[in-house]
Amino acid sequence: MYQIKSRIWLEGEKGIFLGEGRIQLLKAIETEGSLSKAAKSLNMSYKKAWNLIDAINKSSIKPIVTKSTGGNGGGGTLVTDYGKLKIKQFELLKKNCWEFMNSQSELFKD
Amino acid sequence: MYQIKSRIWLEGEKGIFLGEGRIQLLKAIETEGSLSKAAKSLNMSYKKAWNLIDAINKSSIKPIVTKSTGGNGGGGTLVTDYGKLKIKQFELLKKNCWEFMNSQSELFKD
DNA sequence: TATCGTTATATCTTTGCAAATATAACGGTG
DNA sequence: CACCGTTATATTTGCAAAGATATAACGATA
Repeated sequence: MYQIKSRIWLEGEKGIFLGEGRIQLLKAIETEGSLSKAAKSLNMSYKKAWNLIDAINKSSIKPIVTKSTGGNGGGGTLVTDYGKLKIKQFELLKKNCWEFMNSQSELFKD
Repeated sequence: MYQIKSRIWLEGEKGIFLGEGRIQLLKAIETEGSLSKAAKSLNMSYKKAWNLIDAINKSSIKPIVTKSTGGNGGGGTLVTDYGKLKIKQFELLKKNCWEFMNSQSELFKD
């Protein structure tokens, strides 16, 4: 009949912390090792990606990524252990939500 | 720590059917008896309200509202029994979701 | 110290959505 | 048949978010 859809995100005191788009970006950073490459792999402008990471860092209690500029290779961006933990937690939440929403669809059976 | 937030909506084959804003509008129509008054009570432009109702009707299987134009009082808009049922179902879903999200917040305790 | 690819930031342009405005059509009532 | 408040719809305006472009700063390495 009708399909239940949802979108989830986490908010801290200083605004939105993590959402689905930010998680996707963080995962791309994890595999690419740099913010610019991650943005490119997602067909996202570097500026937008930078803004997202900036917002994450400002709303997070601990650092989510470590950025280095200059040096051999130009630098890069790495996801911290804390960041990796948050990614795992968020994906587990998403999975649980998905299962919950499925269980709720019988509400609209008529 | 971080607060889990979510947004839920229902999709049919022809696009979005019901969301939180649309439910709010339908409830205002229920109490006001007209689309223009409902829009005014929500500080929403008539056009936006009309577009929402139009989208609801296009994506719904059965009529959600009945609209009459002209006549004494100018006409009005009424929510059908089917529409009232859907409102109830959606609000129950929302309540269940809220409880579920609360139960999930321990995922992020560290 | 020249090079390189990255992060960082400013500025301008575009574009898509929201809001505002205007006007027509409707039809029961007095 | 004039009036009224509603639904219905087109057009214009405004603005904020997104995108494009350009440029500076960084620092390990050779």
